[in-house]
Amino acid sequence: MAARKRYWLMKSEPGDFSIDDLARVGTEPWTGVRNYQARNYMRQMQVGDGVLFYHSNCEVPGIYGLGEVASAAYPDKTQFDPKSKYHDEKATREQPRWDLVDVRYDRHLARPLPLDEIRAHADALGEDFALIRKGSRLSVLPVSAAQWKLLLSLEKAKP
DNA sequence: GCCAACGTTGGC
DNA sequence: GCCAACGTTGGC
Repeated sequence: MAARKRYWLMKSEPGDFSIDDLARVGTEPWTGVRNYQARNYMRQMQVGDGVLFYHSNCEVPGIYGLGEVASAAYPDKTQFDPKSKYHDEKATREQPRWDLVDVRYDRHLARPLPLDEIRAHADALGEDFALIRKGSRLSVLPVSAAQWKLLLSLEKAKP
């Protein structure tokens, strides 16, 4: 029996990998997460979970599109590759440290949802929303069904 | 187990 | 490019 669908937000630097890139390739292994909390969230993911695709470190940070979790967590092979910038010398194939999931493209948002605007709804989103929690730098974080609904309702609202 | 030093994230 | 906040490392 499948667990209830859950929701997540995943950050990427668009210069590195953007929602347009995801649209082009269709499905992408989410390589390079080297933070234990973010990894642990990916381990909780199930195929079919919803993903908010967030652009960080760019001119207008915000949510740009939607994706879907396309695999259960499995070892990130870049950790074993000495030539990769994500190489982790302490990881072995017998004892991998880093897992990832595949993310499948769903769609672009009708308009990007800038961080500024998301922050304007901080009260409704609640304090457990890690994206706008002070000092939080998590690159993979959970989103509640209510938060998901609220954020997507903004897509159709006037900026 | 403490904590200073260092590296990284990411908004601005 | 700056810098605040955070996570990790490693000496002790």
